[in-house]
Amino acid sequence: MNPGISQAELVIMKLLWQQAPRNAQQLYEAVNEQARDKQWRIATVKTLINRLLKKGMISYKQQGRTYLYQPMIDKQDYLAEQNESFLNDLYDGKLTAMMAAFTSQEQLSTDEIKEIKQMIEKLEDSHE
Amino acid sequence: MNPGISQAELVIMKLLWQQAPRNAQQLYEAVNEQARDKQWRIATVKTLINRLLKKGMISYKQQGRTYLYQPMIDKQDYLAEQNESFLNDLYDGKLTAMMAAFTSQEQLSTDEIKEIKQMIEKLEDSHE
DNA sequence: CACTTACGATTACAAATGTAATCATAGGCG
DNA sequence: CGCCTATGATTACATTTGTAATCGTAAGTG
Repeated sequence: MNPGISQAELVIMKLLWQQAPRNAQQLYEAVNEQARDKQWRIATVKTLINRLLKKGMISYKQQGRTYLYQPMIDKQDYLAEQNESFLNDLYDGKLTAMMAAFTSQEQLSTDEIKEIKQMIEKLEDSHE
Repeated sequence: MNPGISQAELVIMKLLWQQAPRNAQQLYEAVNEQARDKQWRIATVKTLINRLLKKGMISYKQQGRTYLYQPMIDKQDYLAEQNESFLNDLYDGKLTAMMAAFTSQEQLSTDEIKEIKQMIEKLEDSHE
């Protein structure tokens, strides 16, 4: 029903969530600076910007002869939705199964493990 | 580069991971039995099957006049890849950030919390 | 043996996506 | 004041995806 944000569009959104407002040129530079492999032409960046505008994901305000863009949707909200879909699609909504997969799959430092443990313990407390 | 498995195709893959081999008719019935909202025509199921075949995600063996399909890729492997992309795309690879989001977002029963805690403790042990 | 059927194979077609190039136009430069 | 130029707008186009319908054929039915 709603087209949502595509992978390529997400790159732009993430930059805007990180810092906004920015204009097309700045976004173009930012994309190519994080230059791992992704090298988009300015035209491509503008297409993505326009699609995001059309989808209502970002808005702009005019600044002189250029536009400054900013996110219209909240990053946390977006992440929450994606989390939900991911969990449901791949793990039938079973968080413990997902957790198990991730923890066995990723390398965790002692500190990270401790951090997660504290998170769980806090949950445990507030839960009861 | 590699098209990967689309959302719709994933439904078929999941059924085959659950139980294989199955023929098109059985898959068709299985899809429509889990009938939440998804009601595909047999033609649609066959299209998805053919795309998965073309992508090398499944194979078939002939049984009389029909084909029996089975997964060619391992579920665990697939999940591991998806986990990785999800974590990188949405949380810059930071598992603790992702964990925090999920644990605060989902309702967890006391038992589930306990289960996760044990998981972490086991990690803690084996880690050092 | 002609006829219906049940399958896989082929074809269809709009929307979304990746990746741009080209157009039109308002401003600055000479 | 005419011309280049930067910028948003429009157009392009191949692939992928969702969602099927139709075709061709082998197998069972009368």
